[in-house]
Amino acid sequence: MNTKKKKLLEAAGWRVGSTDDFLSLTKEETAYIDLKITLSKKVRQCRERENLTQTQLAKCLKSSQSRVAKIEAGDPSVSVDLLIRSLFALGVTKSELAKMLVSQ
Amino acid sequence: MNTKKKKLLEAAGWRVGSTDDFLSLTKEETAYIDLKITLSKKVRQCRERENLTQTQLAKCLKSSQSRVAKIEAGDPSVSVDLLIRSLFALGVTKSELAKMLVSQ
DNA sequence: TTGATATATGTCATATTTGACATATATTTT
DNA sequence: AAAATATATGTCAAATATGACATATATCAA
Repeated sequence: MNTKKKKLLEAAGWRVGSTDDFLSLTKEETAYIDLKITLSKKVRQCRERENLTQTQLAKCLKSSQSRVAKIEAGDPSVSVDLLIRSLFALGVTKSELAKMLVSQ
Repeated sequence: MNTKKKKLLEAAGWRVGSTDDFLSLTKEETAYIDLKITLSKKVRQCRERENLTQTQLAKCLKSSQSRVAKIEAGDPSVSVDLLIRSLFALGVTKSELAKMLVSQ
């Protein structure tokens, strides 16, 4: 829903930094986008920590390298489901996931 | 993916209680289902705390009463995306969400 | 530089998720 | 009890997410 706004937000520059009150997003929309950005960054962090290539992670996920690239780019076509399943595939636990949400 | 296993797990009785190591689910699958169950319970909790009916919450979400029922039932057709957006719609913050993941 | 390997981006057919509807069943109120 | 209200369940067309592919662009070693 409202992918246009998300696409705008995810345009260059808005991947980093905060996304507070922009383009008249509601609080929920902001929280949701913020969450996706947080999780996508964590996927990259975890993958690099494990010294895996995108292709290798894709294999674990039964997905493709291009989708992993999109996961890490916070692409609007990527669901929170896939982000979280990626983290679980990288060995992240529920409590570690919880910590990820609050760390910066 | 693998909705059959999920459906089985979500059959009567498995909504409550733990879901450890059952039906040869991988760790990731278990963690994912466990997360969904946790979140669905929290949606109901939060909605009731706010004294909203499913119909009222549905309106906030621009969804329908029947979908809210499914959200709270942990129905396999409900994504983590929708669960989390429901919580945000109920005013839950990112850090509160984090706490929800660890509280039992 | 060249070749090799890794990551990014665009597209698309298929799969999954969605709101909506009908309707069944609880639960509460009178 | 009946009526009113709330929740549950099944179905389905439309919307969205997905893996896969082609290919562009980095990054790095020789």
